[in-house]
Amino acid sequence: MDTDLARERILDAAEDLFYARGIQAVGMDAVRDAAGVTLRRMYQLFPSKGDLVEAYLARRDARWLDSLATHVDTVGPTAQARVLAVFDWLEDWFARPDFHGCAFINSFGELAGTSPQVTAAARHHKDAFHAYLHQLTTAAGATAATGAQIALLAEGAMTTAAISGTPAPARHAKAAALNLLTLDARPVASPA
Amino acid sequence: MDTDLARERILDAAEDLFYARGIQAVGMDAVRDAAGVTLRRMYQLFPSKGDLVEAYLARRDARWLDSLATHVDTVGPTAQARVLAVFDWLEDWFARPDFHGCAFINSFGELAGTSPQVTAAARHHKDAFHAYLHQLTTAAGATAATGAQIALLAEGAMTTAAISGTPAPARHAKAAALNLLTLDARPVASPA
DNA sequence: CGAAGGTGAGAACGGCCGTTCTCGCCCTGC
DNA sequence: GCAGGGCGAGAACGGCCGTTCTCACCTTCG
Repeated sequence: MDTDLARERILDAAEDLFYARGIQAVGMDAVRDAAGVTLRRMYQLFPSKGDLVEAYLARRDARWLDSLATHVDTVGPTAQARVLAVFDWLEDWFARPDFHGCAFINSFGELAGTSPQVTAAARHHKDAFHAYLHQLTTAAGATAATGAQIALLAEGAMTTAAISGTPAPARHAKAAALNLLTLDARPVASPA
Repeated sequence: MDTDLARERILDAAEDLFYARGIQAVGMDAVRDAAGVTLRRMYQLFPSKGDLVEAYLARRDARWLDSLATHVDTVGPTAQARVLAVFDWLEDWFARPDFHGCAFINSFGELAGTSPQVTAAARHHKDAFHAYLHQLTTAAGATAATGAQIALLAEGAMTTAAISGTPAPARHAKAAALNLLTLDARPVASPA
């Protein structure tokens, strides 16, 4: 089998399993079975489980942000609509049957106490996501503070959707984001 | 040693270790060493590690909410101030050197895929927290939707503070919560 | 005093997991 | 045709972990 193909099948299997069951709960044997490659091959491509975990997180980070940006681009150039589109995309994600929360929040919760690499991967992913949101909100005329607040709404929606098991938090977050954006563009009336 | 005292020492040790390093990363031997009791005694009081984990989460849930409510009560009866006090309390928590995120989000991320008990504990804790926030926000004249939005801000602040390692998200969340509350009480001016 | 049951300390057991090794096979290059 | 090196499949190894057992001791009650 081609090396690149093996690599991809291993990462596909690792992502499915790590995301669904947690990293520590999945043994290398389970990844091997799901990937259909030999253990020897896996250790040639990923010398340790930690390397596989890092590759899993790195690929998921890139794909997740790409998918989000692609969706945002489908709504056109209107800046406020682009911000709100983030929450529609989140709602679609939350409603998927295999949704299990944010992989980075999950692996941070599982391994931050023991793995600096996982901690760094989570931080990197969230930094990138927040930077992207900052860019979208700034384009919509919001302040940096509003951008940070909208990021908190998105993060809160992820954990609440995961734990509650419903996609509704995405809509609540979207409504709140709209309010915050509107406030920025159009301050409240002064007291009567 | 008294049974109640042993129970408490075991739970104290378990909480310190599980919260700091994650549940799966901490063996029963480590809890025994930290608690200063014998393994036999631990298994008399908690017949399995799963029982210990459940007891850890149950006690933390109760204490966490009690601590929050106690703080909120110190600010007096003004409804809006009581809502905002939640975020001050969160900021204090985030700034503590041993802060490591929300124990329930962490254990959910670590064990939701394999333990229905942990999933239920996380859901129960978040339901209780959101119900408390709903009560506070309703008292401040906000709609249920605004209450849910403020809950998302609090959740987002927890994960963002944990991963970024700074308490700043509490202040951003507080500012956003104030905006949302104000908006509820005093709608934006209609378009010119 | 003596039997009995509980306790402390730690060893032991069974199983799992990350990692490496063995062995037989195939495929390549002369 | 044949030596040799890489590959697939799975066994093996070392270590860890949850749980239970052993055994000597101590206490307690008749």
